[in-house]
Amino acid sequence: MPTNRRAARGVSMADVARLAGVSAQTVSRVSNGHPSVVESTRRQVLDAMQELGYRPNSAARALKRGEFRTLGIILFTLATTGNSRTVEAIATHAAREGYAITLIPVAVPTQDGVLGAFTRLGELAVDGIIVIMEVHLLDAADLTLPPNVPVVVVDSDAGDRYPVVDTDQADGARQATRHLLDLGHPTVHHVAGPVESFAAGRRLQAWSDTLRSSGRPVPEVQRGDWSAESGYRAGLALAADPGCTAVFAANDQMALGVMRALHEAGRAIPGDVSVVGFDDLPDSPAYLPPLTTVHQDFAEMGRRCVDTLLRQLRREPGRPGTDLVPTRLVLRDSTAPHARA
Amino acid sequence: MPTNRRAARGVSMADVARLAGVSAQTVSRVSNGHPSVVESTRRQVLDAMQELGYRPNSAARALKRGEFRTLGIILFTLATTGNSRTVEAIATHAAREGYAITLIPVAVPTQDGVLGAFTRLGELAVDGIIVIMEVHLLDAADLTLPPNVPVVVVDSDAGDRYPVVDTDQADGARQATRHLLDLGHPTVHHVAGPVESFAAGRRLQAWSDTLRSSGRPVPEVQRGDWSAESGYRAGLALAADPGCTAVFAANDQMALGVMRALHEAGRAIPGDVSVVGFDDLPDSPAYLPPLTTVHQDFAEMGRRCVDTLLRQLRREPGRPGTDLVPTRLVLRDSTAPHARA
DNA sequence: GGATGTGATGTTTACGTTAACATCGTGGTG
DNA sequence: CACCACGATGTTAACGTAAACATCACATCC
Repeated sequence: MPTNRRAARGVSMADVARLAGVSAQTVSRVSNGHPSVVESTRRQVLDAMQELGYRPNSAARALKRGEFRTLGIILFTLATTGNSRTVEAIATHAAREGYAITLIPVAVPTQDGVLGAFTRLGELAVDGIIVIMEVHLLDAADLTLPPNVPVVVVDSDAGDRYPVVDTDQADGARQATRHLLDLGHPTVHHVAGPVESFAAGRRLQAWSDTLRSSGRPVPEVQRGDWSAESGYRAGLALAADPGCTAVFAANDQMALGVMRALHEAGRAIPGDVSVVGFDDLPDSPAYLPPLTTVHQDFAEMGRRCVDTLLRQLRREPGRPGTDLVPTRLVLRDSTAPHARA
Repeated sequence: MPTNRRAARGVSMADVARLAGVSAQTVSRVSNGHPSVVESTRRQVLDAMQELGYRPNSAARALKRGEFRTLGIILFTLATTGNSRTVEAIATHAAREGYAITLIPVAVPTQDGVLGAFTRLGELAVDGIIVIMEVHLLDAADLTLPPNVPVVVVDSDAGDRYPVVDTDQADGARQATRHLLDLGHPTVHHVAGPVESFAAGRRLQAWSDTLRSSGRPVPEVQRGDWSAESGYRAGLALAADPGCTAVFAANDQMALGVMRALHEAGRAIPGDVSVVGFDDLPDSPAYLPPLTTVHQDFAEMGRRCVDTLLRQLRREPGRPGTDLVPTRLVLRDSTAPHARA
C-alpha cells in the first residue's frame, strides 16, 4: 500500500513522468487512454500515478482543450417539483454525454437585491447554459446572458431569441379542461399559477380558449402561487360557489389545497366537485382521493434540453424554435360525471 | 451599439489589450477590480472589452489561481424532497460565498451498472465535495473519493472518516414518539424508510429506544421506501390492526400514504389514529388533516455544509466529527389524545 | 536641484496539459 | 544491404491569466 505522504495538490504530470522515468507526454497519453503506449510503460506510469496520488488538473485540461465539458443551469429555485425533476433529468442525461452540471441559483430580484457572486455570468466555467425561467426575469434580476454561449430556455416564450424546450402546456391544459367538459360539467373553474410564470400563463390561456371554443362561460380565475397553501385559499373561494362542480388546478400541489378546502366545506370529491391537477407528482396517487392529473415527462424534457444544447455546441444544424414535449392525462379518482341537479 | 461580429470564443486579454492600447496585465487588473488603474485607462479597457465581447477564460484563471471556486455535490437523486432542498440550500449559500455548485448524480449501482462519465471523480473541476448519501454506497457504486480533496458528508455515519453534517434525526424521532406517548397512546407504530438509508435507520433506532425506555411494547416495523405509495401499503397493514392508535412515519410522504389508507379503512384521523410525519414539507399543512410533523431546517444544513467545507479548504481549524442541526416538532391537526376505550 | 518615494503601467514567467512535430529503433522489402 | 514504414516515445510550443518584478513619470522633501 503506497503511502500518500505527498500532497496531491501540486502533483503534476511532470512529477509522475519523473518517477516513472518517461516524458510528460507519455503520462498524458496514458491518462487519456491513447493506444500507442506499450503495456510495460503504461504499467510503470499507472504505478507512479498511484504512488503520488496524481489526479489530472481539469483547469489545465479545459484551458488546452477550449471546453469545460460542463453545462450551467440558471434557475430561481429547486423547491418546485417541476424544476428539481427537470434538473435531475438534465443532470442524468448530461452525465451520460460526459458533461457535468453547474447549478446557478439566482436570488429573486425582490429579495433585497443580493445577487451573490453571479452578477457576471460570463465568468462561469460552462460551455452552454440552460435557463429554467422566463428570460425577461433574468433581465429583471439584472443579469445578462453572455453572448456567444449556446443557450436553451425552458418555461419561456423566448422562441425568437433562443431555442426553447418545454412541456406542451397548452395541450395538457386543453386535455384537462376537455376531460371535465366531456364528463358533463357545464364549465370548469381554474386555479392558476403566478402571473410571472410562463407555464401558468399558457395553461390559463388554453383553459379559457377551450371553454370559449365550446361556448361555455369562463368563470373568474383564482390565482395561486403553486403552493398547496395558495390552493387552499383558492379552494375556499370556490367552495363558496355552489355552481362550481369542476376545477382545473394549474399544478398538483394547488389541487391538493383545493381538495382540502372543498373537503372542509363538505363538498365531496368527486361526487360534488371534480378536480384535475397538472404535473403528476409521485405523491398524487396518494392524495385523497387519488388525483386525476396531466402527466409531464420530465426525463424527456431533460434529454431534449441537453441534446439541443449539445447540438449547438457541436455546431450541428438544429431545428430552431420551440420543441414541445407531449403530455398525457392520467385518470384517477378525483373526477366523475357531473351529477345533474 | 457595437457590432459583435467577432466571435467571443477566442477573444483574450491580449486582444482587448491591443485594442485599448495597453498591456494585458492592465486588462487583467481592470478585470479583477484592482485599485491602481487610473479612471481614463479603465474606461478605455472596459470599452474595448465591450466592443470585443470579451469574457474572462475561467479555465485559465482557475489554472493560474489553483482553485475552481466550485463545490461538487454527489448524490443519487434529486427526487426526494430532502435532497433537493438540501442542494438548493447548499447552492444558495455557496453562491453567497462566491462558489458555484457542480451536481454529480450517481446512477444507483443496481441500475445496470452504467455509471456515466464519472468513474473518475478525481477529474472533476471542484475544490471540495459534499456527499449526500451513505459513504459505503459510494464504494458499492465503485466510486472512490479522490484523496486530498476536502469532503463533507450528509446522511451518513462516516464521522470517523469525514466531517458529517446532518439533521438531528434521533432527537426528531424522539420528539415525535414522545409527543404521541404524552397524548396517552399506549404505544407508537412506525413506518420506516428503506434499510439503506442512514437517516431511516437513525429514526427507527430512536423510536424504538424511546418506546423501550418508557417501558412500552415495540410493535413490528412497517418498511417503506419514502414514497407515498409505500406509505399507503404500510397504512393498509396498520389499519388492519385495531390496537394501532398512533403512527410515526419516517417522512411526510409516507405519512400521506398512511393517512389515505387509514381514511379508506374508515379510521378517523386524529379521532381514532394519530399520525406524525418527518420533514415538514411545504405541502404538509395542506394534507387531510394538516400533518403534525418534525421540521427539518434544510437551509441551516446547507449553510453548515458549505461552511464546514470552506473551513477545510482554507485550512482553518474545524471541529471534526458530527455536526447536528436541531429539529422541532410542528403541531398540527393529525394528532389528538388517545381515546381510552 | 538631486535624492527619494509613490502610483500607474509594462514585461516576464509559470500554472499543467496536450497538439504537433521530431526522433529513434525495429522489422520487412526489393 | 540499403531503404522505408511504422510504432513508441520525446521535445517544443501554446492555451489565457495573474503574480512578481521592472520601469517610468511625476510629486515631494531637504
